[in-house]
Amino acid sequence: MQPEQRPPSETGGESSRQSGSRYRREEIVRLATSTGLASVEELAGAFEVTASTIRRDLAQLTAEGRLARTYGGAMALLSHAEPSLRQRIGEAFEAKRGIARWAARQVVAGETVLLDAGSTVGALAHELRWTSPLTVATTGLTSIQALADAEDVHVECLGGTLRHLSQGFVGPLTEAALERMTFDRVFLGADSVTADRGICEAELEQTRLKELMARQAERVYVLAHATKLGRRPFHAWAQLPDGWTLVTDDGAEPGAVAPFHAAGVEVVVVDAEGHVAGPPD
Amino acid sequence: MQPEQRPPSETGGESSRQSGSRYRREEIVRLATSTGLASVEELAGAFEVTASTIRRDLAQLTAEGRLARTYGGAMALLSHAEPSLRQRIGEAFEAKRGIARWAARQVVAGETVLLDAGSTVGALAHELRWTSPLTVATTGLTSIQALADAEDVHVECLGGTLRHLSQGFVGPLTEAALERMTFDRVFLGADSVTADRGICEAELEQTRLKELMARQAERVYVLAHATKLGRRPFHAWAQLPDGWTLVTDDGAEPGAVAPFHAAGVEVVVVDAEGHVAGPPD
DNA sequence: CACGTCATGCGCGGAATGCGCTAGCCCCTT
DNA sequence: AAGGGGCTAGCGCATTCCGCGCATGACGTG
Repeated sequence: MQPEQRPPSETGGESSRQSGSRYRREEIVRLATSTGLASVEELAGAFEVTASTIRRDLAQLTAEGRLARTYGGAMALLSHAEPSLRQRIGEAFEAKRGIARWAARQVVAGETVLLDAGSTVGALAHELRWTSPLTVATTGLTSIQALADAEDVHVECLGGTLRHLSQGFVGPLTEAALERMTFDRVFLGADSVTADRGICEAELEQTRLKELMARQAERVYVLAHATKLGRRPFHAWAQLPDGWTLVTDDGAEPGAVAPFHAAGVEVVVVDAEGHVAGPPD
Repeated sequence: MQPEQRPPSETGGESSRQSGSRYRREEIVRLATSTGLASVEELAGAFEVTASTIRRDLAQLTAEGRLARTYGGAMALLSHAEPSLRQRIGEAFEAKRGIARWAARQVVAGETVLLDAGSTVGALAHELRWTSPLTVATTGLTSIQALADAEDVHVECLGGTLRHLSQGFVGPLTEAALERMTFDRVFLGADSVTADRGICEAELEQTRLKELMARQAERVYVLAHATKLGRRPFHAWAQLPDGWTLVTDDGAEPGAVAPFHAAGVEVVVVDAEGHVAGPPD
């Protein structure tokens, strides 16, 4: 069934496939950081795989923020990459920035806002650098880094146990700090969000925290780019109070947005510039 | 092209076309270094020129070694220096690393340690990446960043109000969190330290916090490189409990170290490698 | 006034990329 | 033990990006 003109390149059967790819990606990072620059062709030859495979590796490593993509290959981002840089390299950057820009415009100078962890909310923090006076409380390391040198913004870190994966804080310390504060607005991120059940996360600890965050604020926004809508990847859910607002990007299918409208959720669809793009409501 | 010493004259009125392109290239470098990454499309839109022109600019800037080319744009090749913080990391770097290495060797796997804010303690956090299992609680953003991707280290952030200057957390939230925990060791930084009065800082809020930190730990270390010893730049002081240890570098004058010996403080002088260098005690 | 220089815009060919599809292997379930 | 799900690798195609050459317009100079 397959064309047999397949090049007879003596690829041989690699004994273990999964660990092979994992090892290869580590090696790619190592090579790139030591030589500074590595080409796709070079890497394909060195590991005896096709260029497509290398490109997939580079795409993933780039999304993880461990490499920077160049035209014919990849380069190491020097030592400790700037948070803003890693952020921009990450996936769906345009959509996230658009969402962040719209969200930033909702914040009125003088307010106190609460920011969740996550890259989209981190982008919002970056936009809020120019809003002052402003008090920002957050459970996300990304947001703190974005505002670390914004002299005019008052930053409160809620503390807690650092989740390395999401770069956010959770746990009793976070909840105890939250219970002592209320906010004008809260901006929540999500691994996934549905109209009926709300926010879906990997751990119950995260969903409990998000529910608490939502309770402490007057207005609740969920920032989720298009691919986050309607999926059910995990089994921990955070129910949201009535009257919350979903902010997503114009890559969202109408069919993905409709259930939220039907459920009475205010939905805002924005383009990459942060302007409302969808049907007015 | 040959570089000429054309005065900046950035009066804004670029009536001449050459200075216009020159100005645009400078702006591209500035944008790229401040935001980390800039896309061709973005730049073309921002300057209202076509993508071709931007590509020509990027090609030249790349050839000059001022930018690095990426797939859809360009990135800064050196991480942009945060004026205040980078500088503090930069100065006396060797000494601080030596102090940090010695301090890291005092920590036993399985312990719970408390890290203060400050660049020296931040260097310690970096060294502790390889010590596990380990629980690290900290009031310093630098330490959190150093351990943000250290999967094997349990990180607790104490939270609080961010002081932009020192990149540390202070205030009621921090103190409330501290009161609920104790530690095997605490590593304190200092703007200055003297034998009689202890740690000197700019704000009473900081000294009160450091006193509290010292009370919560079995063993107290103060990490201060040579130029920090004996000065009295401010008027807020944190008194230290008996039995604390001063760790400094071999740039310290004997006369600067003597008062600490006389006051019964244990003094450790280390070289740039983190080995005890001074007179054995 | 004529000419050279420089920068910009536009179109083209070539290369690299991303995506969808298919096939093979591992592991878990039934 | 057989089957199915998940993951990975290879391949072809549409898209995007890049570099180059050419034409045009503006400025400075002789």
